[in-house]
Amino acid sequence: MSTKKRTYRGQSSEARRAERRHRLLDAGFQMFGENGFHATSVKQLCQTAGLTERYFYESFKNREELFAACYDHKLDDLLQAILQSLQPLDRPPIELAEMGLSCFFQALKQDPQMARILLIEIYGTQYDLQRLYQRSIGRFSMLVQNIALKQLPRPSNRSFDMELLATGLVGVCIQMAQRWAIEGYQQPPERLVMNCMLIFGGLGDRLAAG
Amino acid sequence: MSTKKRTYRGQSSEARRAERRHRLLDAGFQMFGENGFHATSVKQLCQTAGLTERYFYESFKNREELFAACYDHKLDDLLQAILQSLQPLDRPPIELAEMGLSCFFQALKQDPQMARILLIEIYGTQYDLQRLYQRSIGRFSMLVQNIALKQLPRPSNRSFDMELLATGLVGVCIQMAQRWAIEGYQQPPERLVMNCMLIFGGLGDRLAAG
DNA sequence: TACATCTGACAATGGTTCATGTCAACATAC
DNA sequence: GTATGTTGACATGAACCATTGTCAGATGTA
Repeated sequence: MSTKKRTYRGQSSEARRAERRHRLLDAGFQMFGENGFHATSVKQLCQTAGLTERYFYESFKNREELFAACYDHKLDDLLQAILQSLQPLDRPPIELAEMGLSCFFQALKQDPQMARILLIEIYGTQYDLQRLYQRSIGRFSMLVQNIALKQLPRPSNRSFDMELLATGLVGVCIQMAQRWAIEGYQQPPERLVMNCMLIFGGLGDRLAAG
Repeated sequence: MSTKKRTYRGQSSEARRAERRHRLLDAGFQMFGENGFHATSVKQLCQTAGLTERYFYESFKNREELFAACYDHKLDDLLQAILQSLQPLDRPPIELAEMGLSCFFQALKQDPQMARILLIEIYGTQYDLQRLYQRSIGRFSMLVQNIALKQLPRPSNRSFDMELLATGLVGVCIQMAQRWAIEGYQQPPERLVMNCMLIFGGLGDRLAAG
């Protein structure tokens, strides 16, 4: 029971453990991103990671937990990339929106595994839908609200629902991105950005008009 | 081997077979729509249908095929309801769009099982993505193109992509509907319609302008 | 070197599901 | 009534998977 820790291959116990976890995450990106969640078993993940099943359960309770970790990583990556693309932040909202959208589509194209995990596979897990929603759409929706819709005059008509509108705009991006991914990223990202902006801008005009 | 067919309980062989298939479909609507695809086994489906597993494989190759049949049924129902709501067809597009959207959201609220199957569970099946796309988003996208975007002047700028824009508008509806369903249909449908129309109308203005 | 810890390969267990098969009881036609 | 098609209950077996356990050998420590 007195499992003392010690270095092994020049690494501390924590470092070894962290590296195993990292390798499992990488295996998750690869397998989930290429074959999908349901086509990937724990055994396959371990084989890809070069580990035994025993070490899988050292870091994750089950397959879904690993997927959730992969999902969160990729979502953070994407959101951070978008945020960084929004420099300088004091530009007009219309330009910020275009910059953010451009980053969004290019990031998905550059990392198709991420695209599949974020856009498609997430729907396949049995994970609680509330959490899914909060994790992804909600965060994007907040981003859209803060950047694209914030600086508009508060509309008089109280039926306008900024959260709902932001959700709708996120839906535009996701739906276009899904279609784009399914068709193999054939169109240039600028084309997607341009057509997104048509919808974003149209809504902006409407809101500005009252 | 000479399996002759004959009436049984006053029904022909085909009628009995069709009824069994129908009961399995109903069981699918219920189980898939309430518990989800992955939480539903063939055995459970058969129990709900009041049939034995043997008869499951009489009508469907596997669980996914039954799900696909359920999905197609519900999708047809929804599209047909929307089409019927668009009478008379010679109204201005803006009104047609509103009528169609209103029908869309109300239909989802009235049949939450359908909503779950069409909006959520479909992503959980391992079904080929191309087919999924063609089955649902593509058909809705065509509808949007034909009704809402058709009568607008052909825009001069050739970067405008009507298919892409229609896909984006479908994304608005789906994303809003998903959120609405997850939150338990709390908001009145009119509110969703109104905010959808804000986006639809804004795009319409943009296209008309240029 | 001697000993404790760590690792990887693999076995074992227990569970689930799909898909097919068996067979006695039932309904119908003749 | 009898033969035959039909049905439902249940059995069967194969396959797969998650999860835990075992153990010999590798690696570090003293």
